[in-house]
Amino acid sequence: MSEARRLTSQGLERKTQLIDAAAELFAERGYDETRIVDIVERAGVAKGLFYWYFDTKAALFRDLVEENRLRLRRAQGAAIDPTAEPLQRIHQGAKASVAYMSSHAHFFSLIEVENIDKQFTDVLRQGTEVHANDVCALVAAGIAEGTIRDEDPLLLAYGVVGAVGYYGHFHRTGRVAMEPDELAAFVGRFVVCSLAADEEIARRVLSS
Amino acid sequence: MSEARRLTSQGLERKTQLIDAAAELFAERGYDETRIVDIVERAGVAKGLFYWYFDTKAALFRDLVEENRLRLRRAQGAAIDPTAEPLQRIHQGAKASVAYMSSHAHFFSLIEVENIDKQFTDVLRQGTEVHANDVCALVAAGIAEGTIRDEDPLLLAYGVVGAVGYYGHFHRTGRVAMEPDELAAFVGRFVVCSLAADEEIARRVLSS
Amino acid sequence: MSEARRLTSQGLERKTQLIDAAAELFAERGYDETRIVDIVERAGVAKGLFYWYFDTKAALFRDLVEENRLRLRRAQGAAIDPTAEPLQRIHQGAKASVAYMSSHAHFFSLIEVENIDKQFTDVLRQGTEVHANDVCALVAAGIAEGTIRDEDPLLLAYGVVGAVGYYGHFHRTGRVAMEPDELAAFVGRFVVCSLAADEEIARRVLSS
Amino acid sequence: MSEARRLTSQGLERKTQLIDAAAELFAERGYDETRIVDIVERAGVAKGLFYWYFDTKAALFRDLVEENRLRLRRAQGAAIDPTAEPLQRIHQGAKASVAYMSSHAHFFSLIEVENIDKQFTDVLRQGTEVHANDVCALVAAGIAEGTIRDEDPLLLAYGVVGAVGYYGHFHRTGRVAMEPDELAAFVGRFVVCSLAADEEIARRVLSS
DNA sequence: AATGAATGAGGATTCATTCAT
DNA sequence: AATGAATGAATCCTCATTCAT
Repeated sequence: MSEARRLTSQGLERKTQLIDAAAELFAERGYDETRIVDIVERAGVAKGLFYWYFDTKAALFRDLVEENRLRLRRAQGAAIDPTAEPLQRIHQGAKASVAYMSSHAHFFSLIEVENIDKQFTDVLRQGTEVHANDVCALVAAGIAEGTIRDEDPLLLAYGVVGAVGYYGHFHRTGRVAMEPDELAAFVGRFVVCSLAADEEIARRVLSS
Repeated sequence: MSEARRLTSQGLERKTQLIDAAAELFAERGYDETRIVDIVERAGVAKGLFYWYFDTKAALFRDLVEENRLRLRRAQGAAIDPTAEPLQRIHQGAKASVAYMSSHAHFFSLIEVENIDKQFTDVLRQGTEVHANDVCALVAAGIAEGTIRDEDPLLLAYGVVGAVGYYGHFHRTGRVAMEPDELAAFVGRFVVCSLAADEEIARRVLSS
Repeated sequence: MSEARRLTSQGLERKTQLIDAAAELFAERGYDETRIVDIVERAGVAKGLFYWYFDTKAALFRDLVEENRLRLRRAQGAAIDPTAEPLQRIHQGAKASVAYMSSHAHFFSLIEVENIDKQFTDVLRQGTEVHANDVCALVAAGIAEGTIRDEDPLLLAYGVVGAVGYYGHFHRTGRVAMEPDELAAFVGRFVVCSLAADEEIARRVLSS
Repeated sequence: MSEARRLTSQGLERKTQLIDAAAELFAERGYDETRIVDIVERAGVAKGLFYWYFDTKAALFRDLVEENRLRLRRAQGAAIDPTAEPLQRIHQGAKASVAYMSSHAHFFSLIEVENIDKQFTDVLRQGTEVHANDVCALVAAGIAEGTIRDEDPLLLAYGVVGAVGYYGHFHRTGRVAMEPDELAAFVGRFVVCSLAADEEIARRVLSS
């Protein structure tokens, strides 16, 4: 499927089937440990069909990553109140991120690892960058109005992105056993405390 | 080399040569992308010799991991003042960790990825666990004496471990361009702020 | 299309489209390197359609070969003056062959390779055989009347067929850069010189 | 075997074994129809070993071609009397070539086809070019001294190369059933007749 | 200790051909 | 007639590991 192929509705369904099967398997055993045969077997189709829909295994993986990135960002956007103050919005975004990641654990357990394979460094980092930049803008605004500690905004932004990421990871790997909502709330608090310029502000944001 | 082998001094040198070559390559291209041939080639010896010194590629990797874990922990221990208060000690440990990781970047770029391969989950997680438990004890003590926010101590400990790890990662991957010391100081502040029960305490710890 | 199919005029057009596309591609990249997909793509139709018009890729190739053989032979026949003496007719035939091959280079670049594939040895050789036999009869006649050197007639005939083929090849592959007509004339001379019983005869035939 | 590998005598033997097996198979069924498995099977070694000695199947083929080219040229050189006149030397070379090709039929049946595969066009043509240039120089000399017909020397040279090649081909494919020596003599005569400036010269060269 | 050689179980990908609609 | 989808056999190549010297 080098060039964009026109797919019939049946074809689209099949493609989705394959993507889903692959996503599951990647999550279960990792990218390298998943063979094309495994994917098509799970999807219940012949090996050759894989190549009707995808150029290579790597291409499918990239598809998968980009698709999910988009969804995460949408989820974040939807959770943020554009009229709220910066720290508040970061808080909302962090909670939404954790929640989303928890409910798509199978995917993020795969993605979280930026270094999974050198050949994917680009796609994988890109997602982190976008997220960090989004947060960075808010951090800068917060610093400007005095609600966020006066440090390098990008540096703080990475702290947020990192916290969301690693708490997600510890949760997925069963080392932090709690409900997604509870975890999301905790991470929200964690993030706010690490950024807030003073107790007052932190308390205000967290109690709103 | 199934059983522990007594090595002559020359033999030990050879072994070290191989370990070093492997460490470099693993860091450069990752575990999977590093072939045994690459390792022996870089070490300048014949392929067969690898198996005189190591059982398998995986065994070498485990060796490498454990060895470095130990060193990191030693560096942390050395940096911590046993008479200081808990939050202070966490602060010292975090700074030392970041500093150590920065100066051993090539190794940690490999290690940071807990999911690099299912077969290594155990060794890789173990290091995190040890670190988290160390921190957890301090957090619990801090909570008990009121200097650390009253949350699940293990959860907070993971926050510290995560921050140290992620900032190390962002630094290694060139997205946070600053001197190791500077970064270490920043992460120290980040960690303290996210844990401190109130501003007062944070300020005190950071100014000491 | 196992059995001969009655084709509507539109169908015939489609079929021709496919044949043409195939001929081009075979010439450009060779038989093996041409995929069915390439053919239908160039013809602008769907893959499945190929098999409505042809049984297999090999069948199309055979069709193509036989069709063009026939045309070459017709061209040769048309160029030969039946009343002329044998060597003269060989001369005319050789010139016509070279000229025809030059103007159908794309096709002959494919055909010339008798060993292109074991499965086609039969069709491919057959053309050579027919040509060789045609020439052989003339050579025999020439020998009988003393205008052609007294050697095994078939052997000499192969010399003619070979020369025509090889010069065509060198011309197609750009190593003999000259106009088709000029080349044809040269090959005509070459052939006559290699067959003629003596200078006298050669001069006579070539000056006629 | 990307870089030149140091081979033990045993290794060299193995490599030769593989080359020989490949040469046989290529000749029997052609390049494409010969699988790596077939080669190693015939050599009686494991599949992986092939790649210890060769980078790819194509690389082995190129090796094979170049090696044999060299040998053919050596055989030609050895047969030519450097003090003889040009046409005489062409005559000697042509006979030697046909003889050599006959006794290495298995190889030349493979090689003769310049277009066997687009990827080999370069190596394959190169051999023809070298041969053609060798002959061309002699033809030019012959023209200069008036013993060879006054035509484009390169064009005539291709005629010689072509004749040697296609008579070899017809012989290999069983369409010209005669002893190699006999064939060589015939082709020698054919070539001389097609080049000689006049009967006199042809007769002189052929009777010497 | 050290080397070059040998093994063989994979795994990705290609492509002619067939099928359902 | 025409299309997109589906099949699966076939083949190259990789690489950890083992072996004989």
